[in-house]
Amino acid sequence: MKIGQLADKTGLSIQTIRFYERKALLAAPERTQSNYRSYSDEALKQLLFIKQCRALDMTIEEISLVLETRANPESSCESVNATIDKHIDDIEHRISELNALQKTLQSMRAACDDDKKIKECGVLHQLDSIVDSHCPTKRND
Amino acid sequence: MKIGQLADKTGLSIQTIRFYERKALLAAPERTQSNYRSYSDEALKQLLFIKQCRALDMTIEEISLVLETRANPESSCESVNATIDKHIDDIEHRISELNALQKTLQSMRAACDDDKKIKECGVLHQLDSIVDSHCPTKRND
DNA sequence: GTAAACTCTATACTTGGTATAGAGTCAAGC
DNA sequence: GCTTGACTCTATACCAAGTATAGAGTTTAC
Repeated sequence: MKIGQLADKTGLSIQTIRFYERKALLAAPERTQSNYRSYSDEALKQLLFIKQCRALDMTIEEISLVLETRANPESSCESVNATIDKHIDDIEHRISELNALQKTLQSMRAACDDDKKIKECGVLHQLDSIVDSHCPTKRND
Repeated sequence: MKIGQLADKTGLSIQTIRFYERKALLAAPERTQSNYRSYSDEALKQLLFIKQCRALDMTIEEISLVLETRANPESSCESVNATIDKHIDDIEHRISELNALQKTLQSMRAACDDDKKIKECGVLHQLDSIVDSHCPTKRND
């Protein structure tokens, strides 16, 4: 299978497949006489696995670790679980950050409506007041 | 005020301040005879405003737009509000993506515990089964 | 006078790709 | 046999939002 077919089957772009090869997520495939990459069904499976992990928002480094561990069927799956646990924690953390942000933005937005001029803009006033509170009082120098 | 002092007062790194100047968020300041940047209190305020916007996770492009609009006190603040609205929408969207992700990860994680070997790993099995369902049946060729 | 601390520019690196240029290869049609 | 279009190759540059470095010049403190 050539790279274009593999791209069609996986839904990944050709460049992305080559990118994963450079990142060593995907083993460098055989080449034809004309130096074209020639893939097996194994490569297809591997790519779909990677795609699935990316859909879970795992980083390439995390995926790399999981793939490496997976290659050794007798080893403990502790590190895979730890990767997922850490990932869950990271997302948890990010969600609560975004929730706090959302609250701030919404209350800021509530302070203004579209018919105002810039100098009266409630959103900008809120931003400014936060700045002023951090800003040292002006000195005459 | 030199760049180091400005960095201290804003809590931004020196590189970040120079980066914002390159991105035209911050006007290029006066220079001393020895070519050092020399900042006014206005620059400090501007940077704190930018920092606040970044804390709201606005992109540099969004901040750029807001700053540009802000410079014209008689214009309508509609575009500022629109920027915030779009930003709120984006975050909303991201939050629900992450929530869905979190659910998937948690149910995946629930399928395994740490005492298993890789070949028995519930997490990996779940990942594999998703892959298999997308993978064409093997042909002998 | 010298050493430490500061600043300058320019450049490379990060992540997860995407987009391009310029060259080579392959299959079909004439 | 030759051209045309589709495909592939490598290498390089680009995106956001910075961070990190090298190598040079400047200022400050002792």
